[in-house]
Amino acid sequence: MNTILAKDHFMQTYVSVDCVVFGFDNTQLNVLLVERNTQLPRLRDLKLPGSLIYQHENADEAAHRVLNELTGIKKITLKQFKSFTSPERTRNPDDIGWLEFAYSNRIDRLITISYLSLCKINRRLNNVSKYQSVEWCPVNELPTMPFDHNQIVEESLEEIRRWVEFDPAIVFELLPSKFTESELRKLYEAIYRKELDVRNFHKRISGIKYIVPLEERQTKVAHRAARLFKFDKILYNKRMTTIE
Amino acid sequence: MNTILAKDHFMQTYVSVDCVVFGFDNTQLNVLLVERNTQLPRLRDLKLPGSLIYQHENADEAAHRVLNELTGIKKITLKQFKSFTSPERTRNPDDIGWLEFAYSNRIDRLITISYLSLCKINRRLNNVSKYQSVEWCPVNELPTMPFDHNQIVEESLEEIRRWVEFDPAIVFELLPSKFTESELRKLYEAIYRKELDVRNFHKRISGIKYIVPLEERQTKVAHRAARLFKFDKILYNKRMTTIE
DNA sequence: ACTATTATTGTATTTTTTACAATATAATTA
DNA sequence: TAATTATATTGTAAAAAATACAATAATAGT
Repeated sequence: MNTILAKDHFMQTYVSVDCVVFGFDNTQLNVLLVERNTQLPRLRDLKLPGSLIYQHENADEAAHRVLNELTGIKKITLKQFKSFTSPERTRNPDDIGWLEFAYSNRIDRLITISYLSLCKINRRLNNVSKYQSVEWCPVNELPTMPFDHNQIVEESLEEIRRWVEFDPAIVFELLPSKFTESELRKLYEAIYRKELDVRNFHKRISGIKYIVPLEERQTKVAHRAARLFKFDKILYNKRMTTIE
Repeated sequence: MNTILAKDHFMQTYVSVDCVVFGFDNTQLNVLLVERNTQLPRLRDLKLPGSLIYQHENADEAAHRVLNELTGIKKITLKQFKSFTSPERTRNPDDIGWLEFAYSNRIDRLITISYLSLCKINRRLNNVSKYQSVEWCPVNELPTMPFDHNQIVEESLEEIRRWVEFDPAIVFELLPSKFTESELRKLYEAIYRKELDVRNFHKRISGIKYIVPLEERQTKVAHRAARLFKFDKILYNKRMTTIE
């Protein structure tokens, strides 16, 4: 093999991580975006939170670090999703220019490893670097973003749907700790883009032990106040152990 | 951001692809391994087929290229699975030495993007480079492999099970074009490591339109010859279009 | 002809999913 | 305070899917 492959065909490349963090605003899914630092005059220049990875860290660590640096989020579950490796993804001169500005290095090729997360949308965000803002953007109203970030979000959405089918409990990461049944139902409807029958949904939910009804109810609503529920992580983890 | 991150914290790295190709020998799942070229005397030194990626290609292209170079396989469906990025994965001096031998370059850090594929086990294999052999190895009898290749296979197996749940039709890539019902059942049993009821399995299979019974039967078997079936890709693709 | 081995198939039961709409309650309004 | 508005809450019947369970059929080899 070493005889047929000349070494200069291979390449070293920079490797980044990009985080796709989803939130739910009771109507639709949102993605967490940061404003890109740039000297060029622009109205808005939003992108996924991301960064090159350091020498000493693996990609998981880099993803947590960058999310903390750019949004203040510390404790969060991030799951590796997919690598985006096309040489074409760093063809836009604006993007090349921004990379050189941000990292003080000419970067011609950059592959990125994307990470996914589900997050409560009212989570406190402290952007550490004062020049950048952080904001939620509805997935149906995303701006055109640099690199292939639009494509990354698109594929991430499909992946989220697969996750939910495989492990329905992950949706609670998108809800406040106390939520109503209709909030939960609307979340499912947003993920699947499909209306669900209220009664059948109730039947299904009420059979799930780890979705616990509380004595509390909504306040300050102009109609009958709905009961609040919580997701019980301990019951959820016990769920499988009785079968064996 | 550029002010708090010194550029020399970042790194360039080599990036490889590694292919985990599964086959089914009517009893258990197998993985396609290649013999590593090495000057050191060893009895056997098997690893996943993999290679550094070229400057001009993306990871998908690299995966197809390397599989073709090392096994002669050309047309195959490869799906990106996961990146393995730990700095620890290139800590073994033997592995570093082999990388230098194979690529004529000192490589201290190497991340790899793994690809998965399902393949008919009787597929013709032509290893292009004459010094390396290619062989199927049962997943339960894997040798200790370089880098983190054992871990990659382990995680790949779990991923395959998720695939099959999501899209049961992919299992036909592991079977010959004509197969018996019991071959199909044994494949499911191998994937799930669980016995399945013969009658219920038949009931389920006979309800699936794209699994087509043929008039042909087994030959040269010392017992009642079983009917052969085929997977009809066209019927499979039509499967969803009638609902709408 | 007999044996060994695997193929083939049905029924009753249980569980899950689906379709469908009337009543209850909190806040607001007249 | 009675009426209105908006959403919450809940049951039943039918259909579909999953499960448990074992006797008979066919072929190759002796």
